Amino acid sequence: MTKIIVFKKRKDFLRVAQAFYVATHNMVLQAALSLSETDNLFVGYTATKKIGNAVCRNRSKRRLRAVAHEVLPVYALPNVDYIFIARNSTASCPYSELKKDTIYAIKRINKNFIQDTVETTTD
RNA sequence: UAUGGUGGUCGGAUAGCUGCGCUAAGAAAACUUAGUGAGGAAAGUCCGAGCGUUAUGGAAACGAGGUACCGGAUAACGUCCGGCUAGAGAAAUCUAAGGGAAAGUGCCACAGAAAGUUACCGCCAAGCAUUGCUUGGUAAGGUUGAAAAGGCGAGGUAAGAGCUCACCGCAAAGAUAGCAAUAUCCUUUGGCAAGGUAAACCCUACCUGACGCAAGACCAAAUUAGGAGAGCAGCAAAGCUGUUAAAAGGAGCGUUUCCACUCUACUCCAGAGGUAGGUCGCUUGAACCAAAUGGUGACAUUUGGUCUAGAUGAAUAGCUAUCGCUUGGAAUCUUUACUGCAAAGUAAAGCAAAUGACAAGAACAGAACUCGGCUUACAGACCACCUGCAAAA
RNA sequence: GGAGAUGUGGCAGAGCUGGUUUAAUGCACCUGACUUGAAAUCAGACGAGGGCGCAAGUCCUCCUGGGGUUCGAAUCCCUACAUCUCCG
Repeated sequence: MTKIIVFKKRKDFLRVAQAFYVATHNMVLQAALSLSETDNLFVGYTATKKIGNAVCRNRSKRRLRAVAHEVLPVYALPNVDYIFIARNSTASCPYSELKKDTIYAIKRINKNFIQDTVETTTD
């Protein structure tokens, strides 16, 4: 049984930011290969000061957390860490659109890891 | 009665699905069950306290900063309450950093004679001289400016002037009322003090040591090391060598001085140090609710009851449905006018009463050690009390 | 969370011991000269908004916003907003 664990250290966020990212209208997704060997999913959420005041930032993070909880068990690859970044419209857009964008972003970013693993095995 | 004013309350509700933090119980663990979980400003960080560190206490001076009508409330305050004065308003009511300018210094551009001991023009007198010049007197008149030596009338004078007088204004003293600021159809005196600026320096009175929970206390990986460490003398320094064992000294809140006191000073350790990380600090408190009593009131006292968030990449939610609220609104409906015998039709309005498909909207904003305030932001809804102008009845 | 600093034309940046006045200076922008043309150079002009005016011109407001002190505020005081820096 997989469990969602949230990143809390700045080091982890910097590591994932070095790898791939996909941007949509309502959110941005970053992902990188995981360092841990367990089955658990590692996830992080980021909302910068640019997008608004404290209420707006907290609300954005809560919505991203809700979307991730709904979407990740279905679409996420094992041994990949994901980081969700909030944009200006994350707190105000309709929930269905946010969910659609998230699914699109995950599918898109997963292609990188599939190709990556294929190349490494061929080498 | 519109409007207006003051004070206060609220800041959508219910259900379902999926989730989060903390506490308690159970469990080897995963986890399960139960309880509980954000505001009036949690905000800005503008003041005041608690609490902590600075080893400790006291005194004085200097420096720095703050407050400023009077009295009270309070742990304290720059807050609050009650009053005074001045201003705004028709009133309810609101606004005000509101001490001192005869302690001293500075500044007051341009203009103006003059911005603080000043005579340019004018007026008057005297002298010279011949229609001007010099000297003196004068603040009634003129010009400037934000600001120019109480106002007005009469007397008076060479011309004038509180020089004198009446009235008004002002200041001081007394009386009365009040704890006081202050007030007065009160009495007396002064002839009137020759501006403004203290959010310029300053004076007077009172207050404040500094830094802040990233304060601070404790545990303690990694790493480093067999040593750590003070003074004096010699050599240019590193370093080495020598010497000293108790005295002078050194340290102790912005500065200085004084008094007391403490620590250190050559001994100490088998570990030291205190980084990553963690624990505590952390929520029972000047707490909240209710009643009674005292007080005009802020508030105080007593009695009874309650336990009510503790996160740290930071929980307290995400979504859906229904209802409620606000705005717009097809249409119904109502009213009025016209046509018509009538049924009804057409047009306009929604001021009085009622329904409403559908659409849109729902503020400011998120505890971060804790309290008391202030300030600022805020869709909308409600309650209580007060005022009574214009207009209408 | 706490502590501090700064806001002036399009940009940078003086003025902050109050004294008329868009307000020094540099860059940019505009016009002219030089050049076949451009750059550089030289000379000149040059903030924005509003009112009046045919035009030339002239008047008012603006130094982050709002109040206050003062005869007078970019400057002094209060308050809000924005930007930036430091503290583990």
